[in-house]
Amino acid sequence: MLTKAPKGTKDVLATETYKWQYLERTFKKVCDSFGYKEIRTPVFEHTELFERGVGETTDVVQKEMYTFEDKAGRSITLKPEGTAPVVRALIEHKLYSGPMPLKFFYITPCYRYERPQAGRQREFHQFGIEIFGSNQPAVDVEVMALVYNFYRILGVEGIDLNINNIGCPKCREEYNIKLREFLKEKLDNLCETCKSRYDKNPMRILDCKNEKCQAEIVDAPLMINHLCDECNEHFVEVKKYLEIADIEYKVDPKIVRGLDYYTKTAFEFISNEIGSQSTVCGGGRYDRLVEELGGPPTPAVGFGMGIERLLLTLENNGIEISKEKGLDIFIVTIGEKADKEAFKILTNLRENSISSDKDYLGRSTKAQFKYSDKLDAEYTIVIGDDEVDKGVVTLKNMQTGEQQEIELSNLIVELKSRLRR
RNA sequence: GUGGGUAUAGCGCAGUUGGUUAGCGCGCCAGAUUGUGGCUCUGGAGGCCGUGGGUUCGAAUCCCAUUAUCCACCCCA
Repeated sequence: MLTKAPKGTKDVLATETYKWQYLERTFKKVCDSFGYKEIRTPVFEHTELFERGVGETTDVVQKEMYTFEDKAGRSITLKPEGTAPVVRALIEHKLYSGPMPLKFFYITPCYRYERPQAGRQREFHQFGIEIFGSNQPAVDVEVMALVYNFYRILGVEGIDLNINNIGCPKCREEYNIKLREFLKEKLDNLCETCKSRYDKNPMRILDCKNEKCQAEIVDAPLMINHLCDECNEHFVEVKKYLEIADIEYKVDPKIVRGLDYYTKTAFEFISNEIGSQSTVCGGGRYDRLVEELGGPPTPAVGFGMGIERLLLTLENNGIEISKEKGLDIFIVTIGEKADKEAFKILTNLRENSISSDKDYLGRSTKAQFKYSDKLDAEYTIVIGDDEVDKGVVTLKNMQTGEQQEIELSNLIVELKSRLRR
């Protein structure tokens, strides 16, 4: 146990951090091109924030949160998602009194107590964005367009966009009544989980993967056919903007987001090649959340994207992220005097931002060269008694094998003109 | 929370119907005439066969339990 990472967590080792760094870099670039600024919120929040924000009846809140008491008896929860904390920060710092709309992106770990499986961990990471202050349909599409662009730049293919409109509190309430009427007599034929959904959130029944349930509900009324005028018009406009942006999509009337705060537009980006956890990105509009948490009425749209799932998608696309370049210089030393000299040179190189290293194990010349090769050094410097006496170093290009003596006093200037980068 | 699979060296695997000192590839270390890497060759280190019990003259191999891990349900990113 002592030497085992907790269930559902993973180390990102030095051999793969470059992939994460590349994704983060690229995501930031895309967000920048859309005018989104980074926001960072704490890893933990008051439990109440998620209970109120995500919804008391949701699975996330009811059984998946990492909740504990701190030493002063406050109930604290590790963030299970990224949106509620951003909304909290918006309200706390009265950011809504600044220029609207407000656009934020974040990169954050999230925590949910679940059984791990392919594409699902207890600690996972999300990219996300939120835009506050506009109820225009174009904003919904801008959010989707950002995701679309991100995938395009990464070269990811085979991801489908599914959209839906899940109504606003007004029309959803009316719809739920109709839906319950329809389901009432079929209730006995539904699976246990669906029965429990009947009171809580009947829309979820439409999303059930159980074949029997699916057969029962083929003729069930759909939310998109019972939208109020406002929601309906919003949906029509969203579709228009998607066409303008030239983004392919499919309407999936069965999409139901599992977090309570969503209204109107809901969308999912799906990859069919990474296992059963196929939602690579999910998001939508949440016009009521800011007000719900005590802020002024503020419409909003956002998404969350699982980084681990994105990585799986890249792998399945056969996309190789190019590795970091190796070391600039490795110094091979022969003898005690040379070793001291090398340490001095090393200091100098590093002051000049030339990445460099030397042997610290007292190895043979040959072994030092091997190590230099492993580190993918561009040049290897050799220093022995000869060099120390003459005040030079031997510089070897590891690709061509050529080597020559360089005056110690010219070393930095020489290297700066030779090093690739 | 429910179901199924797997557990042998740092990593990836083999291990025949239970039978002697548990193997292979990669990696690691060292050498192939002593100040030069990549290729090749040679040698070496490294395993309580996940853990605990049981069956047996004998268990990596069969049985039970336990833990870990993977996959699926559920849920979601």
